[in-house]
Amino acid sequence: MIRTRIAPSPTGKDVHIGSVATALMNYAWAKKNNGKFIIRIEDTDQSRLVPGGEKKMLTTLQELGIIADESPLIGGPFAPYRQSERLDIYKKYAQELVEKGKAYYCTCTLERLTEMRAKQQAEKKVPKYDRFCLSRQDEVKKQIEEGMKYVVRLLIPETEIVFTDLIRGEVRFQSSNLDDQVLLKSDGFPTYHLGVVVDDHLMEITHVMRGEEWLPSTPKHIILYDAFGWEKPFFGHVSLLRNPDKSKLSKRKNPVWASEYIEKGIFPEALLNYLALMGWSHPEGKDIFDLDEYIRVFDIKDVQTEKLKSKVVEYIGGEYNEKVIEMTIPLVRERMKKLSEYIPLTEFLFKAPDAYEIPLEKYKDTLTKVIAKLESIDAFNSLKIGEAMVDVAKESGLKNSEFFQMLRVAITGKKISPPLNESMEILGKEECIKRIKTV
RNA sequence: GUCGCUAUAGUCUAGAGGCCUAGGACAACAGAUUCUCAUUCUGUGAACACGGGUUCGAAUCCCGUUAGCGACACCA
Repeated sequence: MIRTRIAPSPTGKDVHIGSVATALMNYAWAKKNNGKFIIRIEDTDQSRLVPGGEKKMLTTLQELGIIADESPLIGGPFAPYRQSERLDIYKKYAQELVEKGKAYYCTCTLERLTEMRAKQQAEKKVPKYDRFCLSRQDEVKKQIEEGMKYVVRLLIPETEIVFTDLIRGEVRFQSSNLDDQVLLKSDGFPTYHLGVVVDDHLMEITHVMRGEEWLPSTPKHIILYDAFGWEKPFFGHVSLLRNPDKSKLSKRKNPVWASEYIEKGIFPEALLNYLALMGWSHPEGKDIFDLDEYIRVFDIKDVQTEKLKSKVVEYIGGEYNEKVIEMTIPLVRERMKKLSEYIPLTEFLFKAPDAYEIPLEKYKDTLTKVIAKLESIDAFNSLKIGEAMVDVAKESGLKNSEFFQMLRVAITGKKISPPLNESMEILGKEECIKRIKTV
């Protein structure tokens, strides 16, 4: 059984758009294989918690159509799905590691650590814990019994770590470059590294697909799996979303929260479609497809490395108007790329123009003829209006393009609008005449 | 600084040694259609970062350079 997951931290006001992208991929892979998709909340950093962030992130994901099989909201066989509620578990496993000699206690103060690192940096060495406490474990244990704050550190063995990344292929790391990572913090919370490994194992996760920022810490995770004697999941690291200039996606340059895109009028379907295309391409080269189709054709092997550097603000676009939404006003459907454009495009239907994009003074006579003609129309529909207006255009001696532009501005105020005849039909005879008279 | 990942047009990408004088989509541009814009149709320009190898043959494999990104916390 394939089991995938996303493990976001509620450290922002909503889901990060990048998390949506990896969530989508994990979701698709699970669904494609009749597996399960899990959402686990990694809220182990008490200081960075944003109130309401978790709830918002969960509901946004749901609104987007990425539905978890197990999550803090709906529970599941491996509950709880919130790390802050699993503290005893991590503590137990950290202790187990210490007993096995794979980890050790450390009572070094933050001051000592920063001092140590500063010194190492000055000497141009890799900043690493100097294992001061490792050689004095008895003493450390005594300090702990006396109530001193402590952390548990992973004892990094001397090896080469080799693993095959689902997306990048074989990756090698020398453990000599790795720090004796803190596993259990002095506040009793686990660090990310202990938390993910323990939970992914306990929750029987088979495929860990996450952002590439985790690639450098994967060797630590592998060492942890080995220390516990656990079977490792498959790892896959996808590239990060970037700004158009390839810089890191930042709040300054782009919206980073998923709901901001929805609020801007992007259809959820379009957002997912767009995100799916980041770093992956449809085997048939298609650009427009829905979630079901994505799930059907998705394959990890088609995910590309380092290809997610796209601009995030413009989208797959107009196709969705026709495919996704039944617009109330068919006139504007093809003219809209985003839902938010609906109002500007149709505003004139509800409100007479208060300004004209081109001066209309010289057309007064022609407009008078238009009024007369409009009044004579019995069935006020677009077809009749069109015919009548072409007549007026001829009589007035104006070119069609000039005449219709003039009339369009008189009615809508704008040079660009939905089809004029249909718009006039919707407005009705009286309103049209009224608008022309007030020019 | 150290370690790691990556490098095809303006953008997103196809490409797993010969099928590539590199394909598609979006954007751009030109033309046709249209009462405006849009739509639709037709066409055009546009890329394998650089330098070395390996090979009969390299966008594809190897090495180096350059560039971008990531990671080096009791953050995730």
